[in-house]
Parts: sequence; structure tokens; C-alpha cells
Amino acid sequence: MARTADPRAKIELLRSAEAVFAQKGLTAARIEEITKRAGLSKGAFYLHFESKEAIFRQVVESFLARCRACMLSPDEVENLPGDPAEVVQFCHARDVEVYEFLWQNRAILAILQACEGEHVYLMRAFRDEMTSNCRMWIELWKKKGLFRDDVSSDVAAALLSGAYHELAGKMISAPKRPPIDEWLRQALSVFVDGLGTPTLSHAIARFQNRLRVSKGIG
Amino acid sequence: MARTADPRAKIELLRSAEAVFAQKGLTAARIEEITKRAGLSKGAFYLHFESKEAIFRQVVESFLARCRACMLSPDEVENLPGDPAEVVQFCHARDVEVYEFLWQNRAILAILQACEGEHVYLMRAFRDEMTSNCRMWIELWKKKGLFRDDVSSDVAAALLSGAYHELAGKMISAPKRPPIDEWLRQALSVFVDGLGTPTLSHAIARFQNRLRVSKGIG
DNA sequence: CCCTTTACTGACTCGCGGGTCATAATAGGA
DNA sequence: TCCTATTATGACCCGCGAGTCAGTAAAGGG
Repeated sequence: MARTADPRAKIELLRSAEAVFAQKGLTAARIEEITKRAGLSKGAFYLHFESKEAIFRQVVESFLARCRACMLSPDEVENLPGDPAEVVQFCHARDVEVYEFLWQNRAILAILQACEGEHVYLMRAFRDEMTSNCRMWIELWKKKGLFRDDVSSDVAAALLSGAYHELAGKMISAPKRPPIDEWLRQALSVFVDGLGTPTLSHAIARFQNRLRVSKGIG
Repeated sequence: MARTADPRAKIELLRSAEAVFAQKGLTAARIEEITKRAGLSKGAFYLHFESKEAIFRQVVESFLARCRACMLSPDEVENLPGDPAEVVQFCHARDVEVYEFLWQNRAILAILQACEGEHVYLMRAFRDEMTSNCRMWIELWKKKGLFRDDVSSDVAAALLSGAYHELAGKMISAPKRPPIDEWLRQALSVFVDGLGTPTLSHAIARFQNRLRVSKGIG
């Protein structure tokens, strides 16, 4: 009867690969380093993965799929809020949820930031996903009369996704978890004032007052 | 008497290197390809540059120096505007000038976007320069009572630099020159509304009306 | 023209690291 | 315990590309 594979081997390899790719990037990461870290041989690596590129793709693509699942688009959300005050709360809660996910996966995010050459499509895919998601939400809020019409959805999406992406970068480069809730509250305030109609701007002002009271901040 | 060097050899090598790095990134770019493109031999390359990394650094660092010179900080500008209307005009003009420079150097910007491994410091330097520059301007406008106090300068700087960086990325990935003036006008409008005090917001509204009239846009 | 010094050439060297494969080890069933 | 099929090992292979260097070319002066 055949010897059975160690059920933990593949998982250890994936974990080690993630860590080494995050630290070194794809090019400088070596199979030797990954396998040593996982406590396995180089030969064993090729029993589980076809190539260096194959494991790289698996690490990153599974993250992108989970990321995709986390960033819902408007037609994937049930019971969309209508009231401006609820819209503001909804957006903040969603931002916090996405950034919690990104914080938990900050190693892979660091990998993505450093994709080069033929793998730059992965980084591009991630950023395009963010931009596209932003654009869909922007168009919904425009349709509901909550966002201004004179800024094109493309430009607005680029500004939003660029800004939030930079916040993500700032978050993952911090030595320990920063006050991301507060960052997101401020960011939301800036963009609601910048892109929102007066109705929505009033709602953000009230939302912030409520947050301050609940945190005991004068 | 010694043979003199071809004065154009080094320049051709730098030009070719820039093009190949922009297309392939540092890792996949080969000396053979750079020299063939420049019409020289591999051996000649090493008469002018110590290594592949040396020429890479020269290409990128000279761009960063020129970039630094283009993005003036507040203490480098004479006759700073005081009137809100003039502030808005000044900021727009400066944005346009910086983005014209970035458009002219879009190949090197593409190189920077793909820095990996031990060269990621170059990309980091570029982005930190942008963020730091934003922060200085933000703090000036805050001091003049034109920007709101409740958004921290760090967060505001991250949002601004991230957003403008994404606009730069969107610009350089366009097949031909996009309407960057219009993009920058919209971006400025969003951020003045998002970060500015009412005084400044009124100024942006008037600035936009004036722009529309001068362009014949209803 | 010859001489000298340097630029230039391109075949070659050599180290690196992804991937291979002969051999050893082991899990599970009889 | 033995047998079988598979896992696992790590020395080795081999292609790639940065960099080298013996030989050639050429600029400029005498």
C-alpha cells in the first residue's frame, strides 16, 4: 500500500512561500529558502507544486478571490440603505470590514505591491478591482442623488481607489496595527464632503458627532 | 595618443536602458538587449557603467532629482498667494506643471512602478517625496485657515498623494495623452471641497465657473 | 607611415537557482 | 514480518545572463 502524503506538507509550503515572497518578492525568493523554512526538501516541493510560479500564483490568486468576496458590489448587497445617515454608517462599516481583512492579509498585500514583469498583471488586477468596485458604488450614489454629477465617475473612482490604496499601504507598513478606524472615518468625511451633495455632507457631520460622543471625545 | 570615446555611446546606452527597463523592469531587462538597442557591444557597456545596477540607479535617480526640483515645497515658492481665489489658481497651475513633467517622463515613471526587491527603496522614495510635499502644503493651508483642522495632516497627505499618484498611473497607462487638465481640475475641486474651509470652497466654485466660461462649456 | 593608448568586440567563464532523478524511507495492507 | 506504491531526499544537471578578457580597431600625435 502506498505511503500517504504528510497532510501538513502542502500547507507548510504555502505558508513558507507566502512569508518568503512577502519578504523578498517573487524574483529573489528561492525554492531552497521556502523548503528549508517549511522543513522539507527541494524535491518534495515539486511533488506538491509544478513550479515556483505555480505556487506564487496560488498564493496570490486565492487572496484575490477572498478579496473579491470581501469587496461586495452594489448588486451583491441586500437591503441597501436609502437614508443618508444610514448610507454613511453603511459605508464606514464596510470600509472597516475591508481594511480588517487587508490587515489580516498584509503579508500578501506586500507581495502584491512588489509584483514585477509578467506578474504585474496580478497587481494590476487587484488595483483594477478596487477601482472598478469604487466606480460601481459611485454610480449608485450618483443615481440616488447623493453624489455630485460634475466629477466624472472615472476620475472619482481613480481618486478614491488611489487614496484608499495609499491608506492600505500606510497601514501595512506600520510596525503595529495603527488606528485604522479613525483613518477611515476621516477619509470618509473628506470624500463625502468632496463628492457628496449637501444632503450627504450633513449626514457625515452628524455621523462624526455621534462617533465622538460615543468615544467620549470632546 | 589614445583613442577618444564616442561621445554618443554613453547617451545611447542610457536611452536604451531607460526604454528596456520601462518595458521589462530591472530583473527581466538584459544587458544584451540594451547594448543591441544602442548599437554597441556588451563589452563596451562595461567601459561606461560598472554594472547593470549602476545604470539603473543613474536612470532613476536623475529622474528623482528632476522630480524633486519640479515639486516645490512652500518655502521654495516666492510670492505665495493669500487670497483664496488666487490659492486655487496657484494650486491648479502647479498641478498642471507637475503632471506635464510626469507625462514627459512617463517611461521612467513606469520603471518606478515596477521596482522590486532591493530597489523598492527608489519607488518608496518617490512616493514619500510626494506625500511629504503634500503634507507641507496641507500644513501651510491649515495655518492660513484654508484647510480644516479635524483631519490629521498625515491622513490628508496620504489621501492626496495616493489619489494624485493614481491619476498619474492612469495618465501614463493611456495610449495617448488624456485630458489631464480636466482631471486635475476635478481632483482639485474634490479635495478643496473635502479638505477646505467654506472660504476656500467658495473660491473653487468660482474658479470652476470661470474655467467653464473660458472653454465655452455650458 | 608608425606608434601608443584607449575604445570596442564578442566568445567565453562562472555562479546562481529552478528543476531532475536515482536512491532511501515509510505508510498501510496482507 | 514482508511487500508495494508512493513520499521524500539532496546531489546533481543545465540553462541563463552578468560580467570578463584576449584580441582587434581606431583616434590622434610625431
